[in-house]
Amino acid sequence: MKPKKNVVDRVAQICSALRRAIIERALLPGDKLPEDALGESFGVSRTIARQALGQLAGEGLVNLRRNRIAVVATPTVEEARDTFEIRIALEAVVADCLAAIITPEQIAELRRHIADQAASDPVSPSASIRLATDFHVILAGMTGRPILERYVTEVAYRSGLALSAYGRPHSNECAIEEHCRIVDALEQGDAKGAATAMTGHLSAVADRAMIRPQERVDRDLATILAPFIQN
Amino acid sequence: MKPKKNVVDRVAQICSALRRAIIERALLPGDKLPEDALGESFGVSRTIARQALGQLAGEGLVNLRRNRIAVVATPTVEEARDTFEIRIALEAVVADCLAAIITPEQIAELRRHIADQAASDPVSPSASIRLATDFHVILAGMTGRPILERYVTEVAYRSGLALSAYGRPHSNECAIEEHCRIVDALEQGDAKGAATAMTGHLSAVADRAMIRPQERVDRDLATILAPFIQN
DNA sequence: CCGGGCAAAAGTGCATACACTTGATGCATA
DNA sequence: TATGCATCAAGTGTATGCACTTTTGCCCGG
Repeated sequence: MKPKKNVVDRVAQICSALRRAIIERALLPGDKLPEDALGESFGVSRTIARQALGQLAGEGLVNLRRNRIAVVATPTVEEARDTFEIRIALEAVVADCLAAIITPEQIAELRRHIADQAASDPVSPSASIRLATDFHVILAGMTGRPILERYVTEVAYRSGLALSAYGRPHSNECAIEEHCRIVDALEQGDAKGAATAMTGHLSAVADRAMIRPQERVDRDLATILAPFIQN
Repeated sequence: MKPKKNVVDRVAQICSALRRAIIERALLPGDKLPEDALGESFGVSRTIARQALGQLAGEGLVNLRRNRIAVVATPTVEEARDTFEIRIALEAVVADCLAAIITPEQIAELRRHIADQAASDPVSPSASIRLATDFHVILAGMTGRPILERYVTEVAYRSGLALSAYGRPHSNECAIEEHCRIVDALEQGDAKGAATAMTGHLSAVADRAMIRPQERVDRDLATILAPFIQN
């Protein structure tokens, strides 16, 4: 039995690599994503790379323009704000829903996750950014609501991209402190408090951001992507 | 200048044709969508058809399984419920947001739209189903919030599919009555009332549905699709 | 009449080829 | 030196071909 991968696997793999690269800010808004370079990096043909780009475009992480090289999307400020407002609405639902059903084991898992994040290297924030995003994805997953999880995940990644475009570097301590408060409220079964903590947290993240655009450097795609390619 | 269409145009065209066919219940959950038949119907190669299917799969309207013919998705009851709950949360945001900013012209446009829907043929409900969905999409568009519009649209189509799988035939009068109440509240600038009317309406739609599965007949894809192909 | 298995048909998975578009380069000219 | 234009390289847009998988349908033994 050779575990030959199917399209959705291969495409999905490329997508998640690119998503990670984007929220970790290895790929910045405006970075070019030529199909053949992508295909070469991942060992597939343009066909597959193209499908991945199409999917990411659907998620708002990539911009496609006819006959032009695909680029990492540069959300407008309106889009960035909108993304956060939607995220707040959706994650309030998550918090509210979870307060009623979360188990002690799940609470423990969340605390462990926060601890991991607290332990992550503060000088290279990519890991802590990823873990901070994962925290929200994990929460959404714990609701057991598949569609909710999907949209929260998507909008979380979009937020990450917006922060990459407009955010200041990333404040790990705040995120950790605020994540703790969310978990505390969930542990109490306090739906209202959890929702408030969540919306407060996300508003704070949005407010901390939307400040200054980032400066750009020339960077090599293959080098950027290398650590994201699954072996 | 020949207006040669680009991928996103061609793919998008196929996608919207299929989306419409799905919410109008011309295509039912489980219906097969072979790439070549699709390509032939739309006059494109499998490559393009495949991209469209990939995109629709991302939107949850189509299921892809390796080496298998793509099919119109059959949401589980959990997914259907979840979809409606998310839709309620998002459209409550729409109502709340619109109450503050909607113009008299927009109110008039909405009333005109409702009148169109009221005038639609009651024996063949496809038009009224489409118009009912459009009503929500138009509302979302009036917020001027691009991402919100996008997600509301997507989730509205998903709801339509869920109703196709689990709903009873479709009650036009209820929808019209309830849409009117939403517009009334918006006209008053009553954000709370509009949000309540909206959530009430959507809950009612969800409740009217989720009753019985539909029986199936053998149908021919090309025939179904013909009226959806843009000339 | 009913499985069971095998071969053909139908369909997908993916790479590649080729036409077309765009952007860059360099050269000629003012 | 600056500007315009021609040419070419790089990249996308799409169809097609081939390998592989699933399904279909037929035939045969029971």
